[in-house]
Amino acid sequence: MSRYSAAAIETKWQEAWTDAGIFRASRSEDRPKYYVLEMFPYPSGRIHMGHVRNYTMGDLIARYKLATGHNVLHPMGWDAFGMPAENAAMEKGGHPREWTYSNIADMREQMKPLGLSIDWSREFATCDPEYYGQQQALFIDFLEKGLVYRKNAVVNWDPVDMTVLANEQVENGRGWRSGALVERRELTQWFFRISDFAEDLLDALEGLDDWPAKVKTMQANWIGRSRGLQFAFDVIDGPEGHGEIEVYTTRPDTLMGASFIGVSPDHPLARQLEQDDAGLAAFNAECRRMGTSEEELEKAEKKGHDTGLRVRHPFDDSWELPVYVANFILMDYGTGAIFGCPAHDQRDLDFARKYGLPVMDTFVPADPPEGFTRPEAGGPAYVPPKSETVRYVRPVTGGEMQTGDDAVDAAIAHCESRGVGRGVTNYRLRDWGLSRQRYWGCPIPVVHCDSCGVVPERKENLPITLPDDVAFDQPGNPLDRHPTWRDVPCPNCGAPARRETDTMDTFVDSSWYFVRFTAPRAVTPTDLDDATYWMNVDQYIGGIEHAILHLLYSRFFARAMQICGHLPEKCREPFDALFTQGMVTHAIYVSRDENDRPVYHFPDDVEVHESGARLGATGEPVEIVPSAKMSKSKKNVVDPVSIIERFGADTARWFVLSDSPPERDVEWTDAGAEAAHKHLSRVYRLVSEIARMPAGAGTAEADDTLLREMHRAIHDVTGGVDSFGFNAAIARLYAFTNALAKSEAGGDAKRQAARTLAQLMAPMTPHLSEELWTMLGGEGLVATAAWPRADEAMLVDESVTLPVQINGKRRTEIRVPRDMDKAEVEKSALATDAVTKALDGAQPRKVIVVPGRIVNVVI
RNA sequence: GCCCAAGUGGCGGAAUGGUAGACGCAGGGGAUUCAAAAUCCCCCGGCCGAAAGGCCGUGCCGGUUCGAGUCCGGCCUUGGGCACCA
Repeated sequence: MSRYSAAAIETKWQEAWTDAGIFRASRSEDRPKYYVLEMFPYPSGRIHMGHVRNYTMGDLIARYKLATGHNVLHPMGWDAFGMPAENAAMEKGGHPREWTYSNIADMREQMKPLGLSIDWSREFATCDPEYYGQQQALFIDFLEKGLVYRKNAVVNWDPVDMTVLANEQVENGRGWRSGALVERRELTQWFFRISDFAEDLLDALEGLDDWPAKVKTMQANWIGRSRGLQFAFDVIDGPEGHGEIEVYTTRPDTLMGASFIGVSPDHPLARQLEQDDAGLAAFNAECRRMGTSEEELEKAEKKGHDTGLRVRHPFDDSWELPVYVANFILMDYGTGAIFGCPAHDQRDLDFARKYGLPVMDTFVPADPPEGFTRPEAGGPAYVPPKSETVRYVRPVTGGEMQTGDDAVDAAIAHCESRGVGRGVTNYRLRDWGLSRQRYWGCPIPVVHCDSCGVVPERKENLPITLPDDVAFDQPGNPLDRHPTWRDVPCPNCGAPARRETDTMDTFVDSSWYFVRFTAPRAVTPTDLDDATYWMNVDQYIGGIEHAILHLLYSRFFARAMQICGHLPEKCREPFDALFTQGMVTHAIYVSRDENDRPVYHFPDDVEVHESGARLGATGEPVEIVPSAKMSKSKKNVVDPVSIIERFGADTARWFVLSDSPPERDVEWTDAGAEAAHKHLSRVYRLVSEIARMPAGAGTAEADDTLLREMHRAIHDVTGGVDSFGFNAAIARLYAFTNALAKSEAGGDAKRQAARTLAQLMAPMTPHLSEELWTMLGGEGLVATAAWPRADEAMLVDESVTLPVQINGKRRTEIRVPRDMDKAEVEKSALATDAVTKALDGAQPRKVIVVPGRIVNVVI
């Protein structure tokens, strides 16, 4: 008997699919279209298990949809701009372009053995001038529609390397290469007006029924709609132009507990005062040395500097409050100034206690719990849960009892009626800064002219391509140092002018690639007919780490492209369904060097025994650190290529689908991969035997049992695939295989069941399934065979087993006809020994019968 | 610090509010074999018990319910994101 050999069959079937052209997508009205897309990879040079998992899931969906009669689009491309290519050029020499394209070629070769059902004719990389030229055209259209503008913004500046740093390149406040303390520097940069769309981006989340709730929640919180009061404090003897300070608060009901005013170090008032106040200037300078990330800001110790200025409370002329510059106030949010109410905000309370400011409660719990200490009396800040009723002791309105949410509205109404400010809706979402001071990105297609100002390139001059002759031997953006590229005539007046040397954020590239796949060679950004036919993406699959930025930016782009006429009306939301997959993890093997620094080891170099793990070469013991995301730095990586060479693509595919729910992380283990391979070999053997069985029926009972099991398997596997329960679907296929192996059914029934097994496995193990299909005499390719349908009549049994509980604890069970009447079920449950014994002649207090499920007798 | 998740046997995990542990791995026992590999069969949460069976058990504390892994409140731990990593 021939053994299962993946090597012998996988290439053969990949060629058969290519020859049949079954993955080439073209518009057709005779079948419903289905666009399935996995988030495209960054071409690092090696595929990793996370890629295998992502593309296997997408491929499963694509193949399943093909079998269920859909016209499937399943493309692949490369998110090819970005920092690693420049880093490689700096470290190893060479050019980012060569590095990137050679990585793409390598990764394509590593991906092809997986047998993915991809239409490779649509492949492109975002660093192809054909792609980024169309992106430049989009930018010019956005500019025309006022969707993009320039303003000042801060960046991390490395004063030694004289270059802008990404947040990732800042380590503990220092530049990653130079080690110099990072400074903040203000530059004029381009911004997309995404905040103009805040309300729509928030409201439209509700319509995204097939998105994970957690992603929608994260986006909603990110957009951050809040209702609050914006009003001004009058400054006593304030400097010229600063007679008042405008603040925004979401808690106007705590206004009578205000104890200080805080302004951002970047607030115009702070900037003016620092001119004449060396202490403040030093404080502001220190604040500006902090990184630009919100995380760093929030984690930093809260500090303030008393400006000496005082403001009047809007409801009491004699009440004066001090004005502080505080390091935790963001200039980007609200008005860049707040009032602090220490009693009801822990951060404000810490600040007040640190600087000896008063603490005044505005409300207390209506029903204080035991041990409650008011903030005034030294307790922690009192922040009531939303549902809790509170009693106002210093109400804005004069009312006595109110609850949190209504109190805010009432306070706004009251303040408005007294002429103090107005209710406003604010969003946390900021405009999207897209300028990057780097080479390896899409050039921003504008020219700076001394007389005409900022002039967009003429579209006929696109693409503005990156120059080849650049060097990375010194830090900074080589475009800045490239006079023949930089110095160009003004497209408007022809006078000498300078090209913009900033390139675009790589998030721009990934915000519309999914549209480009519908017409990758179009001479305009999109082809409206193709976009109308293929969009939206029916199923998008990718990592949860993209839950906010990439997905939000893409949603913005769909709206902006629609405004510019590049997308039809229906594409306001580009992704109908979203699935976020978990990561692939692996244990980490680590030993210590003579300086007690960690040394990581590749799994291939380690032998794991029950007594512990040792290096294979030297026998040196190594520590096993619990599983974490596979990463090069920790060396806890398994190369998919070596796994495929050892076991075949189908084994790798089967394993990454089988062991964990797809949304959760999966730990790669050798044992798991071997088990997957063993199972596929068993299926191969089993089906080979069945294929040789003589035709004919077995006993009626055996045939019926097997066919019922087959229909249940069709039902469950189909349901599992539809609901992204891939691991459950695979567990079901194990059970079906076991049933098939044990069955005494005849050759006809067994062959029918085996053919169905091949079909149900085909989206997961496409090569093996083709082989089995052929063995069993199936016609054509299993990839294009119609998906089996479960016969409803075969799914239900005549009788069911019901557990019988007494007081919620299972005590016995009864076997009853499936459609038995509730009263009858109750009667038979009460007649069981366990129940009569427990009742001991008494009447049950209550009997709950859930038909087909359970009986609970309450005594 | 803030936002969002997850936590179930030795391990990965299953379970529309209804028999917790399906399916798989590891482990134990057996069959086959001259022997091994491969394969096949049985057992497999903990405690008590010869068994029948009983008690406990889904990160921790409380609550809702006839019934909670599942719902609610509060914690703990781990992971993802925090706007220039992709």
